Amino acid sequence: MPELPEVETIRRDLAPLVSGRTIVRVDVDQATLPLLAGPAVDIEALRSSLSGRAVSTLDRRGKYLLFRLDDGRTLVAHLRMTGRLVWRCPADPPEPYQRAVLGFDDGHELRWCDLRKFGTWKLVDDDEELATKLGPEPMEGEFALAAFRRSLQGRKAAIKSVLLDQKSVAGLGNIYVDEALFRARIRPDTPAGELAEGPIKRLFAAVREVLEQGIQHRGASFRDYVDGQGHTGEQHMHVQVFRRTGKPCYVCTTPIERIIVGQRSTHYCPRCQKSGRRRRGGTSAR
DNA sequence: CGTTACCTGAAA
DNA sequence: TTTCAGGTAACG
Repeated sequence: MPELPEVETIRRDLAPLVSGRTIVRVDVDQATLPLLAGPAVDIEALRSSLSGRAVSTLDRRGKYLLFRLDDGRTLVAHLRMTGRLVWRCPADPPEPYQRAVLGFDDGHELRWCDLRKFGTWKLVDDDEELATKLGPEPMEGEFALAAFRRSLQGRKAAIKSVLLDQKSVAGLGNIYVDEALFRARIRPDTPAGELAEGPIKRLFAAVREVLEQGIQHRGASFRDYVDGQGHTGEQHMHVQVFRRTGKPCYVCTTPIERIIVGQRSTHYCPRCQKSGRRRRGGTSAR
């Protein structure tokens, strides 16, 4: 569920709360543990790794949250489709689908909730593995037009699929890819390698713009997403195309269409969004 | 590269 | 009853 703006909102909420605090309790639902931490990890191993550890900082890489521990290791957490992380007092009523709890030395607890149990925790010694499977951070200086252009070059796959690939850009998901392609006026099913320079430049800018807007609105709460305090975001009220099938385009009033691209539900305006291909071939004029 | 699986529920 | 869901990993 959460994409970069949602994960970043959670990170900003939780960072000041967990930084410098020590983990004093680790509870994980028995049935959830093997799915969460992998079949090889038992609760005692997890407890001995986390209990007594202080969290130095809370970072983010793509859609991953990184709890930096005082022993140099990192707890890498991914919320996948339905994960939530909320900061509570022990006396607060239990969250729906609460699967794990980290208790801190100030008496608060961080509650991990996950309806579908797709979320993951992994303890690592360094960020090497993440570095190999993730592309550039789109909100940082390392995200450069030249590298972005190169990542599209020669690829036959639909531009939407290439943007969803975390090796192209880290942190984009189904919502923000559809929104970025609308903003760049590009049809989602255009082969990535056929995009002309103009559309590539527009898309490069649009990726940052839609993510920035998502962060400003504290994430999109279409279904399960809530921030670190359990509150919904606002971005779902500001989307241009995502899940607006049949509703009028805000630019041209043409009904938004829904198609399947790379097995994913895809929303676009058939009038505003063109193929954006290089030179001839029924494109920019259409 | 596309397809399938992981899990649970809400909506059509 | 069937389909769909904001993600990824493991397949062929």
